Amino acid sequence: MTHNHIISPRKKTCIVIAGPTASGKTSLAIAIAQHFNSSIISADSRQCFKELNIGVAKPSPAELQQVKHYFINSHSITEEVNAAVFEQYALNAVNEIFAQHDVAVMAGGTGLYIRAFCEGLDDIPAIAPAVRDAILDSYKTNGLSWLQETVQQEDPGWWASGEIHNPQRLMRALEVIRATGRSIRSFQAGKAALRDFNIIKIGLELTRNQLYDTINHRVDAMMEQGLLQEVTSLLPYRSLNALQTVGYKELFDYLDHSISLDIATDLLKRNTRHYAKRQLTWFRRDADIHWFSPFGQQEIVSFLQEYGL
RNA sequence: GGUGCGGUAGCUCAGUCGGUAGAGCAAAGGACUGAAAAUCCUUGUGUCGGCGGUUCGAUCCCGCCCCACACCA
Repeated sequence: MTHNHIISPRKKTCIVIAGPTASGKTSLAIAIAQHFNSSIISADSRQCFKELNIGVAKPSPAELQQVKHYFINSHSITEEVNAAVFEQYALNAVNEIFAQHDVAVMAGGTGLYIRAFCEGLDDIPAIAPAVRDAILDSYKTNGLSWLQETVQQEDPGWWASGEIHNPQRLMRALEVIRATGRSIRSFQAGKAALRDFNIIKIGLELTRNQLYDTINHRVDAMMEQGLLQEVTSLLPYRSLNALQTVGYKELFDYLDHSISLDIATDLLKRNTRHYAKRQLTWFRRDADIHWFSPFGQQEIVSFLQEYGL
């Protein structure tokens, strides 16, 4: 799964900054990008949407002006964005950066996107939207047991080893076999793609208490900045995938009057903590990541110097 | 002051016709290949308010005390 990137001074280098939400990725990325006079590719599945601002903790307009950011405000919530779209986008972006610079910076908390960029996704044909929509419809009307029975019947191989309680995985397995006639398993090579540039991964980690404190304060700040107004204006789009997002879901529930604003805010904090925990679980497994405290910027600088950067 | 209802896991509570107890949430750990800020999996010992009594045995019954809430004065 993971593989060693041999650092060669002749090659271009992408510095990848990973870590949970609210760990300080944005400011570190800007500092590093400015040092190398380069640009940043965001690896964040929600900050790419121009309609989402406060709730996704997007870099401020001032920050965006300091350094060019790719994949920020680059898409609309009505577009389909996924890991494959990101892989393509990000590869184009690094090449654009490398045309003028030796170093590029990537920063973000979406582990799957970072993996797609560093190691590539398996080559699975694009699925016609109609296939997916039909499956989604049937699942919504017939429920999980229908999904499970159908997958068991149509892709028994996947069923034997897949996450059979996970509707998203079940639907993906089903759409692939229906659209291609082959099990998704047969596409999964498990081999990392080779990139023609170096990758150095840096992870930012705080103690759990520090992280949770920072998250709680950040949510309060978002509310003060007018998150509720932002969410209210997005109400008509709430069913879009891009709006299945911490910070938006909870306030949609408040706007439905199903919960109070205080409870919605507490849920927002709690769900953000859950999210950060999942990010840590993902990144901890990546042996290529070199971990630092976000307060130890000097250590990161010397670390990068060891690579001759 | 009197009456009533409670005091069980960090929180909300269930339960034991007396054999030392269990759910949800929180928390922790994990998974993850075109929805990934999504989705899914695993993990539950706590003086069962305190002190005494009855009993082979009490968190459960009895007595007293403490605390919370409600109502009556």
